[in-house]
Amino acid sequence: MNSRNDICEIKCIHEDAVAEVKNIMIDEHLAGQLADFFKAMADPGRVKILYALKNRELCVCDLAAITNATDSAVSHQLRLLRTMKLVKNRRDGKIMYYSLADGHVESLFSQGLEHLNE
Amino acid sequence: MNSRNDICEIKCIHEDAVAEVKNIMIDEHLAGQLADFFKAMADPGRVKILYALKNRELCVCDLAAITNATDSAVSHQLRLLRTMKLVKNRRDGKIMYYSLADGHVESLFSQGLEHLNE
DNA sequence: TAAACAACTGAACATATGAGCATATGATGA
DNA sequence: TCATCATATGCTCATATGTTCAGTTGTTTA
Repeated sequence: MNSRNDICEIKCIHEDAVAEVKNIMIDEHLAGQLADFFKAMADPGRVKILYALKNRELCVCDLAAITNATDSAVSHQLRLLRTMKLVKNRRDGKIMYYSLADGHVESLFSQGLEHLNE
Repeated sequence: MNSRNDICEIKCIHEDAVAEVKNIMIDEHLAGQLADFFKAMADPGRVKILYALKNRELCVCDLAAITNATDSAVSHQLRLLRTMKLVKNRRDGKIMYYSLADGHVESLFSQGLEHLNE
């Protein structure tokens, strides 16, 4: 009916605010990446794994014992954490040692815990 | 067969490490809360909502326009964010204005983005 | 008070996620 | 080289999650 392809502007109370914020909005793809990053820490099992690794390097089997989980479950979780580059691994013979990839987890955790105390 | 109820200790290479880390491990319940907190930011839609609110207070309808989502979808997401105390709301007539509940989201985001640039 | 509007809600549906199981890999030592 | 141990992986299933649709609530204004 209308030569322009913007469908409908009847709604949306604050067109100025919308325009302004749209201008400085986060990129669609980056938002997805950021979400995936938080998703990596959005599971009790993975939180426990990361928390344990804050202290020292540990192997799969140790992590399973510490977090009361199956070796398999821990291995699956570690794969995800590896993909998201939250942990790194090092092989020593049969044993695979995992540790935190960088310092971000620490600060993320303290931010999170701080938030919970409010 | 065995009077003690710890099933099996044949596995687990580093009993000392396990014991040590178990001692300082995060509480089970707290790990769940922390996971839930991160889960609140583990969705592209919610990331975009929070990112938009970093800049200024906005209403549901504005947020829908900015994030290219339905009013309903945004409303559902906002309920979750409200429950997790990441956003707060204020009513002005028919319109409900949302804003960030505290400064944690900002630092969380910068931590996350920093991690992605590596 | 009725219409219009902003926001919220519940149910239904499709998709994503995590755990378990069986099996595969990779490394060591007999 | 074979058996064993530490992990990793593929598949499957139950559950969780996010979106849509339809309808409701609460507020303003005609």
